[in-house]
Amino acid sequence: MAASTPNMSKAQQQIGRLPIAPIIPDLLATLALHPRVIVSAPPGSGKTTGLPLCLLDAPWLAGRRILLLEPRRLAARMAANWMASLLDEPVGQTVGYRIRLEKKISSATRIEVVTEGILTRMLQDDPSLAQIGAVIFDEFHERSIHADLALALCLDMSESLREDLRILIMSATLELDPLHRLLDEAPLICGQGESYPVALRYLPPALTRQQPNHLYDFQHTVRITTAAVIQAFNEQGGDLLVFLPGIGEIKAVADRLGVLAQEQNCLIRPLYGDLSGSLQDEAIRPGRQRRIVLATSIAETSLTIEGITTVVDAGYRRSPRFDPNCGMTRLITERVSQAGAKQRAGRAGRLGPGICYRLWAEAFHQTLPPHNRPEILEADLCRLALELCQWGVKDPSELAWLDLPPAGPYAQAITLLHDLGAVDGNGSLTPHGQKLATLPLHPRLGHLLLIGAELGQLDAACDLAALLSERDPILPAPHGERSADLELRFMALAAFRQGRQGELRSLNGDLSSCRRIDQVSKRLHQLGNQPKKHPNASFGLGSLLVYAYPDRVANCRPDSPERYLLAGGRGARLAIGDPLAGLAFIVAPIIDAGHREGRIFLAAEITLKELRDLHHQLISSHSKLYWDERDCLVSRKEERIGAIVLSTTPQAVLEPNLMLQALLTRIRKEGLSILPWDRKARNFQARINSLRCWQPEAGWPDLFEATLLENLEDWLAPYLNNLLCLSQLASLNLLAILEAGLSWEQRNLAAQLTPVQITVPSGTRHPLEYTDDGRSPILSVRLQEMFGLEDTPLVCNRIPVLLHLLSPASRPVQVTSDLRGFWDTTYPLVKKELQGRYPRHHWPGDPRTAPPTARIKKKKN
DNA sequence: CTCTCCCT
Repeated sequence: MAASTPNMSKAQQQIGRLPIAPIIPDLLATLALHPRVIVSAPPGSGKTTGLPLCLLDAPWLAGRRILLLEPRRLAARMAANWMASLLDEPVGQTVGYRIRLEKKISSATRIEVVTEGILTRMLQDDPSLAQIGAVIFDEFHERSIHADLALALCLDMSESLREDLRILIMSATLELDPLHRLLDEAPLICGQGESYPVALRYLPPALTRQQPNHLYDFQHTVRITTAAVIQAFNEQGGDLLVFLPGIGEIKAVADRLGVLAQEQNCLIRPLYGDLSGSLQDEAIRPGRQRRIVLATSIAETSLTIEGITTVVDAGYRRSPRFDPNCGMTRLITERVSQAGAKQRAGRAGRLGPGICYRLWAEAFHQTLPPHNRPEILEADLCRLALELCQWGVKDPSELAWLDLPPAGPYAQAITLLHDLGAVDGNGSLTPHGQKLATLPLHPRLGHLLLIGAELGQLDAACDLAALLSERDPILPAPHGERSADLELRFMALAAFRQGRQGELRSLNGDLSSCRRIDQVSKRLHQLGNQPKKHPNASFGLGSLLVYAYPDRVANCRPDSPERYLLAGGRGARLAIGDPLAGLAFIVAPIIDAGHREGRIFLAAEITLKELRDLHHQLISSHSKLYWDERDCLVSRKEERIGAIVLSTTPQAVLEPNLMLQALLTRIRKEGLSILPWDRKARNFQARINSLRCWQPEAGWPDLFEATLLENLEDWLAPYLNNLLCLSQLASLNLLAILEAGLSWEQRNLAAQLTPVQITVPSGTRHPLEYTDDGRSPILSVRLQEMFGLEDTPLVCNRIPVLLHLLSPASRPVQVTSDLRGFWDTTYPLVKKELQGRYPRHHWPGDPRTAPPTARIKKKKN
């Protein structure tokens, strides 16, 4: 190693003792030839601190810096401190770090440890990374959305600008094949770790719970986990770490373990993210008493707990999933992955051999998903979409990904960016979008900051953006709910800033969260634009929030003070008894989408007056027509914010065109039978439709039901002017209306070709009944009236009518279209019967020449 | 019955 690096020999000795040491020569040789390399080594191998130091004197580095990416701030700071201490230097010399709000870097710095978001910003500012010779992705198996994005950008950039850039991916457990392909068959180097064996014991619950997709059962999980903890506590010595999906389960199990804790003099320590910093520290710190630490997945990767020899894994995790349909995220409870379970078990083997109790069957283990789903498949992609737009990418598939950002959430993200004015119709960033990209915030909150600054509300906007992007500074009461009211958070922040500790405590405020929010807010203040003067602008919190969350304006429902309707169309509710409940309007930026109804966690009041005065652009106003109970049209003017109706005012004057449209829509819905059809109109329709069948080329109009419904505007609408009620339809003369659709010539021709009536030999006129489908029209006539006629009468010059021949009492005798055939073959047969039944009538032997009659025969003289 | 991180 080069003499230019101070104290390298001492560092070299230390690194030589790490489990990762044997692969270092191989790694150096490989990196000299291949710019992209994958290193796989288990936790505890020393790769995070050992490898970057070994690369310092590589010739290809040519004086440039090494970037080491860490997924968490704490890990970044610790890695930098550890490497600096190996060099006997303070951090900030050869080794430095950069995380949000904190930077220890100097001109001498050669290794820069950064958190993942920082790399994205560096790339956006200098896409060639001119000062950087190597980028190392640590803990890449966690597949955070930031790491995936940063890798996609790095690969894109290195291909076009920097083929010499070394990209080193370090991973503990990962499906390496896809990564291998993504990196053009990059060489893979595997190293050993140093951890102790962990024995696995499977404690399967009842068989019915083994189905891969069974519904999650809170009480069942609490029951079996409690039992397993007691068993493990009695069977093993040392401290226990228990993995549960969430705070609810942790509290329930803690309650059930109370007796054990007293009898055995052991400590029950909950551990989850919302816990105050001091309580988290207390859970992590080993002591003289035996401990049972009840943790969420926070202990899987983020926190290491000393002294644990036994792990109990309930087998579930809770994780967020973005729903592009409602633009919100919901928490789901899902089975732990095989990789996650391995990680959890590994927590028992840090100091010596350990044991892990798994609450599922060994055979069932194979049905668990192999890995946690990458965050990019489940997260809100708004920020990622903004970065891609800034990178100049219109379609994510232009870049190379392990998992392409899913289309639904991506489209939702672009829509939101468009609504915020950050991208134009082409998907290019607007100047406003450019500014949003430079702010370390979700685009919604960046928008809030910029608008707030413009309105002279920079202070409030910074506090709001910081509050909404950091952990809630109000802690949940031990067994109670916490109010969703954002004002409480502002009160806690004010109490913190003014050093009023007692007030902060009485609000159940968390000191470390307040400190963090205050820092972030101050930083945002520097980034925000200079406030313009708006002397009269005094904004409520809610009013400011609406700029970032116009879709989360919510209106109290009449049935319950806790239930609200969101402008986006979904329902959401406050906790029972929340002081905000009952307010007519709130804005709710933090919501869990839930299943049927969402849950509101943070909200602020807004008044109708504020909505009208300051957010009139959200209010749409239009007339809407309704059918009243008498099926008459009434008009109301409606003001809305999305799904929320602000007001309805009855209107006396109806817009004729809207009335007509409403009427036509109603007729389409009900069908043509709602119109006053009579026999004449139906027969006319049938005649014209028959003509259309018989003379397809003659241009007869189409009066079939489906076509008429489709063309209501053309043939019916002119007769519907000023009609208000369905009952008024009865006054329509449908025959006249249909006839008007034919020319004078067509009408005459139709009358000639398809007569309405026909005169039979007896001299009587009988109606012809037509059908729609071109079958022969029906002529119902007494048999005797047809005497003297040889052939079937025709319509349309060639279509024989269908004769329904009747007895003198109008009973059916025969149906035929062939009168001649009837006279020849059937008449002689029926004649005998008719004579018997109707003896007073005349039944001639030769009906073709006999005179027709409708009367009974004369008495014999 | 609220997961966890992260942002010049």
